[in-house]
Amino acid sequence: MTDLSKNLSPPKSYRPRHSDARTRRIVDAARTIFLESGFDGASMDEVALLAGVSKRTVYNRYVSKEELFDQVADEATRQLFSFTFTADPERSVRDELLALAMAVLQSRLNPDSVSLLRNVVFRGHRMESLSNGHVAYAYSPVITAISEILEGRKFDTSRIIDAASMFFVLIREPLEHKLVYLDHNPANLDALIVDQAQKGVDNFLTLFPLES
Amino acid sequence: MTDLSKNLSPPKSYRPRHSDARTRRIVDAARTIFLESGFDGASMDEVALLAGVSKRTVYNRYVSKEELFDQVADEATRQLFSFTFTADPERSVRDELLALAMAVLQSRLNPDSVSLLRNVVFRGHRMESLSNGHVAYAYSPVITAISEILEGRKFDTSRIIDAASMFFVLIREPLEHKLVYLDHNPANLDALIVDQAQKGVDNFLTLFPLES
DNA sequence: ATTGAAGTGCACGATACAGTGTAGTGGTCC
DNA sequence: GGACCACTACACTGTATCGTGCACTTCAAT
Repeated sequence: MTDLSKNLSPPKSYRPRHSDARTRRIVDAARTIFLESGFDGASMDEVALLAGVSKRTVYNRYVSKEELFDQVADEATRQLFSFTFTADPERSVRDELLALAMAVLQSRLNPDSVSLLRNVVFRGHRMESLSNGHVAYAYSPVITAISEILEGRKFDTSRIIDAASMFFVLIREPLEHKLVYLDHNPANLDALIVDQAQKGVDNFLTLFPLES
Repeated sequence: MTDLSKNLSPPKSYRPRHSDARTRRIVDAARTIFLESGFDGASMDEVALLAGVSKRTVYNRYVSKEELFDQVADEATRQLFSFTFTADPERSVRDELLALAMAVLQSRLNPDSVSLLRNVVFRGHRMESLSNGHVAYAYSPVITAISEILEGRKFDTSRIIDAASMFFVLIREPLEHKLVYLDHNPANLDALIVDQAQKGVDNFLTLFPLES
């Protein structure tokens, strides 16, 4: 690294070398187009056009299409799959699990997230950052959250990992399978999510019975 | 349609207009390349080269890349996802379900099938034949087979569809999730399949208890 | 006002690839 | 031997698209 600015320059107030607003528009446009058309189907001219920016400007921020895709995928993974869940010891286990399931499904099964999932599936084995990001921002946080709920309820610790990953499966499937594979694009997605969350939690509690 | 041959020609024994062997080589080569690189990543020159055939010959059989892909996808879906399962009333329910689970997983989770799954996921919503084929040759047969097993065992008929689709989920996940999303390409795939099948059946029998 | 970097517009090089046209070859049936 | 047809080899058209080069403009800081 030849970071001259740190050693030589006095701490002048530099004006930002690149407009943040423009970068934002570029990444947003790229997300729209990548999620719509996939990596191969997207064109950089299209991205620049939608961003309202010259193609040169795009290439001044991102060295290549791949790098732009990486940036988009990373950011989209964090945002789309993120959910907020705060444990509440007052609630019953069932209500806790249900709240978590709803939070997870609402973030994961909206149309943009499903598009992202498709891209992860298709490019994941050729673009390591994709699958890594998926694990880090989509998979692990859910497993962690479930584990926390279970730990508070005198659950056999040796089975927590198994139970958590089973919970993840049960709340997603079979609805996610339908959305990802068949693109049913149902009008009543919200209702389907509620239904899936409830059934998933019911099934989970049958497989891993616990009181309270 | 100007189908003159039907009206004018006597039923001579026509020699086949195209060599079947060549067609086979073309489709086989196309399958290899499509499954390896996806639709966009594959090139027709590459296909012709691998098939040991001139590109013109490819285009004499298939009008377009899309049509060739359709043919490949259809055939691959039938072959890769096909499994044989014959009910045996002598066996316990558990053994029946286990045999079915093993048959399904062995056909569905080998590397070629997983590649095909990725293509179905990625192109399914833009290529109707893909998702239709997936339902017809991968999804429905499994549901049918499970239903048959359950029907023979005084199972509450109103719950059969739910139970069957749950069985499908439980025997696949979470192993399929790992293979499709993360491409772990594990060395011991066979062992993982056995394990997954057993756990899946156990879970299913816990959710839907039935004797014998 | 001057300066310098960010940004634009646009042409351009390079490449890849779908799909076609065609002259010629070789095998098969009559 | 002639007609026919699948097949090949290969040049070629057309187009899409990544990425670059460059002259020119805009605009904020000094």
